[in-house]
Amino acid sequence: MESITLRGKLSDRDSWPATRCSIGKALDVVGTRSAMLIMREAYYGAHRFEEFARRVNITDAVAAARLRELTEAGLLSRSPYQEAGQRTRHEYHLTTMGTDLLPALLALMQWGDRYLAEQPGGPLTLTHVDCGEPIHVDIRCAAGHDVELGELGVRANRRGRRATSSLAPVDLSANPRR
Amino acid sequence: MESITLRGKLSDRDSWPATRCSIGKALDVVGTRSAMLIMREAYYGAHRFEEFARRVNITDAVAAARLRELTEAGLLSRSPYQEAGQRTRHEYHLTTMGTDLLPALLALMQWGDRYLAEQPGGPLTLTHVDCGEPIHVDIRCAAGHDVELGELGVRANRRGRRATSSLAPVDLSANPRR
DNA sequence: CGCCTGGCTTTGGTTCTGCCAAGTCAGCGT
DNA sequence: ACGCTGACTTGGCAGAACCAAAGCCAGGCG
Repeated sequence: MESITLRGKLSDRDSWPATRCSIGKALDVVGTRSAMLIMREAYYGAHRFEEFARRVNITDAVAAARLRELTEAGLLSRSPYQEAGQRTRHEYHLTTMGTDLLPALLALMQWGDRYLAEQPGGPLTLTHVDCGEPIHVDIRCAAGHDVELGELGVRANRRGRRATSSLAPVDLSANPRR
Repeated sequence: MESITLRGKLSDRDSWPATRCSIGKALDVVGTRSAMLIMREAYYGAHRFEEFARRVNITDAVAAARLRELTEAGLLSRSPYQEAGQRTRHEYHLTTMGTDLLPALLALMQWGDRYLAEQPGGPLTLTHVDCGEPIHVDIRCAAGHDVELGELGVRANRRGRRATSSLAPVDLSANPRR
């Protein structure tokens, strides 16, 4: 009827509890709205406490809490700086761990642009700075093939052995909405 | 010092409030943990109420609420089915809107696999079913170039006119963590 | 008809996330 | 010495998200 279904050894979905799932773990770290939006502002170049609080439109208390958590989790680093005639303060910079989360936010933005935006394409277009063309997130395999959403397989890495399965392609044409 | 900063006309970040931001809008729809995890199970082939509730490990009440919301938002469709000797029930299937969110979850999973998993590579590996190679999420432009995280530009689509800017590449080698 | 089952809904309570307002604290400028 | 400012912290509270347990209801089966 629609898109993707598990097949093969892993089709007994109940045999592999999702407690170790990386999606769940990622959500433990950046699962709140304010954490995601603070990361967004970090990509847009925010560094200082006041910038984050104002641009994300959250209170000092929330900004302080999220910045501390994100720093502890390793997505941001905190380093002192001093402007002329000002006392020492701290600024927050993306670590590589934080930078590597960017594709997730871009994928979310791409999806929002497509389905939720007032204007087609969304309010902002990200481009490849070398050639000016708009960018998009997509999926490829290590061999370099483009992977359609219906061509995904799964392999479980149980400690030691391995089980393989597939996300079988099914009819993507039907059931566009209702 | 680290990775990415806004440059150009948009560097005055305060001039374009983020209220229309597609990331924010996407989070309004799938911003809760349970919504994300229900989508995960939908990709793994769950269709029925009880499957979602059990596999996501949430209560009936939450499952019912999220399934209703996701259906209303258009990510899932609800259709009747009947098994032999059973009464009519409803099952939930991914719409194309729901399917198109998959890259966002994959990006989150890829990040979690890299930074948060107990075992390297995470508990699950997704593969290209045609060739068996592991898949990854990445960014390309419409011209087909691979786009590194430091090569991103931004263009604001204000209603009518356009302003352009760039996310300037800066030294990704420094500041890996602290 | 009356029981049982699965899909929901309701009720009541806890935790999390956020707001607002007030307080602290370091250090620069006067 | 004093005040001011920016970066937090603290306290009190509303609302969302969740859980556990109980109730409800349609309909197939005895």
